[in-house]
Amino acid sequence: MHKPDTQTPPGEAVWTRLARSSDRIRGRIERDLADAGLPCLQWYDALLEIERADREGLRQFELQQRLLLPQYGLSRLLQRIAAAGLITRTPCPADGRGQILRVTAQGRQVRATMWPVYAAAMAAAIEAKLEPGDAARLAGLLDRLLD
Amino acid sequence: MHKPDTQTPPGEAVWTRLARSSDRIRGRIERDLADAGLPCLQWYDALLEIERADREGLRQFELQQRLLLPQYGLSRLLQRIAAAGLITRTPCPADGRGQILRVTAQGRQVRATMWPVYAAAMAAAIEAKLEPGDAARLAGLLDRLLD
DNA sequence: GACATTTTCATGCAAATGCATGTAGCTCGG
DNA sequence: CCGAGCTACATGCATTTGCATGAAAATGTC
Repeated sequence: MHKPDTQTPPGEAVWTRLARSSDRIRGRIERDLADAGLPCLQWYDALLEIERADREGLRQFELQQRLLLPQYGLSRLLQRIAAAGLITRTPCPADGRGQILRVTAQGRQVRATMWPVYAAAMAAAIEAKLEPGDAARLAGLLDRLLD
Repeated sequence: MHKPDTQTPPGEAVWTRLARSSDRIRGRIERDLADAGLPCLQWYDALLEIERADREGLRQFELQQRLLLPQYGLSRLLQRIAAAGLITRTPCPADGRGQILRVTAQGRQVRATMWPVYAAAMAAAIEAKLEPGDAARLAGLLDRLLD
């Protein structure tokens, strides 16, 4: 039998655990990446999305919607990633304001190197703690939070 | 019937949803607080812990363990909160290196004002999306992630 | 087609963060 | 009691973020 939590409202109980667990897991992943001399999670997410759209190329505003970053944040993030030689930003022929994002070979390489480190950290932080069925249940409940 | 996710490993499915949902909820809470002209979540958490320990007072290193912040981050956070007049930092008689943190009346007042905004944001972001039983299940699963 | 509005992206400046290091007080072995 | 090492906290400096605003191209309106 679980002792039901009669003190705090259910939203608070969920939020505190959600905040702590996501902070901890994120910290673990970032630390493992840094220890391996690799870029941070943000870079990975950006590289992945750009790589996925590599046939047509990706516009900055499209990436912004997928990454859930503020516009100025993404603008500067891409400046840094481009400065590191992992992506290119070429002017968009169909829209003079815009740019087309593409991964470079080096960018592909770096993302591929990051993946096993990232995956191992996730496995250690999550799969090691939950039965597979619980992981699926947890993912399902989180989906409801996301609408 | 749910279609089981055969593509991505369970850890990844959990992590992406965990990251997105906690970012969204945090964003919602921070926005509501900012719209109400109130300090951010970090300040709330610090004020709450200090207020809880107000009989004996709280040392900085104790607060650090509870808030899960880097030492220098907390040092400067407390400088700002103290500059705003919400806490005091008095030298610790038992340990010349240390300081004792206490809330001021204004600090108490500010935290009390923040609470209903914070609680409403949590309720809107979480309780509105989940049945009470699901919230309890979600909290339980997250507890396992936290060891 | 001219003009106001909106969209797309960049940037100046202040605030916050990360990292390394500094400083002062404590602790403990001898 | 003294010196090595540790603990508690602060800070200089570079990087990153937030916020407001700017600039240039596109879109809509009349």
